[in-house]
Amino acid sequence: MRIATWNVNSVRQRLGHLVDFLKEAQPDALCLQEIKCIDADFPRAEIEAAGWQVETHGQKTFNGVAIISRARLEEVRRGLPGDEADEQARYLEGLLPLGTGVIRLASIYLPNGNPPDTEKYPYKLAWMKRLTAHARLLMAHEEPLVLAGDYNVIPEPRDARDAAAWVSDALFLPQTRTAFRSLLNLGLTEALRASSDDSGLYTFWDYQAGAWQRNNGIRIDHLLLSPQAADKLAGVQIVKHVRGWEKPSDHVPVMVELKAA
DNA sequence: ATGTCGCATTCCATGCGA
Repeated sequence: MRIATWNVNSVRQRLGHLVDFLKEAQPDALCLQEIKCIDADFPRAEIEAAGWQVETHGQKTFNGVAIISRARLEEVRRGLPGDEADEQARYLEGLLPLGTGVIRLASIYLPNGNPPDTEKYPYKLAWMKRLTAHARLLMAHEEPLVLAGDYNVIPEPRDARDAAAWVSDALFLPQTRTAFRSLLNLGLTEALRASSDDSGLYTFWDYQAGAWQRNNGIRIDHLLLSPQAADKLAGVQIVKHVRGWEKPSDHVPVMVELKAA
């Protein structure tokens, strides 16, 4: 089974690329972030025509997440628990069939948090705390679980081409990295780091300042696996060439292969 | 070299978020 995540930076602007990626990569499930539209405006018919099903948790203008899957998603949860007043659409979860069992999958768009001296940064940290609390409950099920998305976290210096440029940024501040480790310390495995210790592996290149041409990237899109999912991990890839397409998202897809058995 | 996008409204120019 192939599971991918991709921040598309507007699903309506990226529909052509999205269909091309689905046909090329043939994922069983694809978590999307920053769809930037309400549910009714999601280009559902085009995705269904290509042979996939769609669940959305959208919002006007900003944020918005979705899960595209071959099989119908069950037990769908929209929104991250822990704050009824939070209206930002950043979390969508559901259950997928996997061989004779199931796999629980979440599409996550973690808050950016910049600038750090505003209310945006405490919101990010609080959101990470809520995510960790919810992940702890999910881990107790002792089932295959994949938490996939744009975490807006650069875990380590090797995950940035120029780490020094990020030291005061919400994506790389010590509190951010500590909160991300707390999540991992529940017993989650970061899929890419289970497969490679290499530096120079990025998932995002800014539109500005020729970042792509200079390979000035960062790695902020992650797939976190429960032990039962990590047992099945057969491969992981960053689908980098997508960043070279015309009018691309600033993020590229990341995809894992899980053994069915 | 903060050099780009996408969205929405104040609507063909500007502010916001990233």
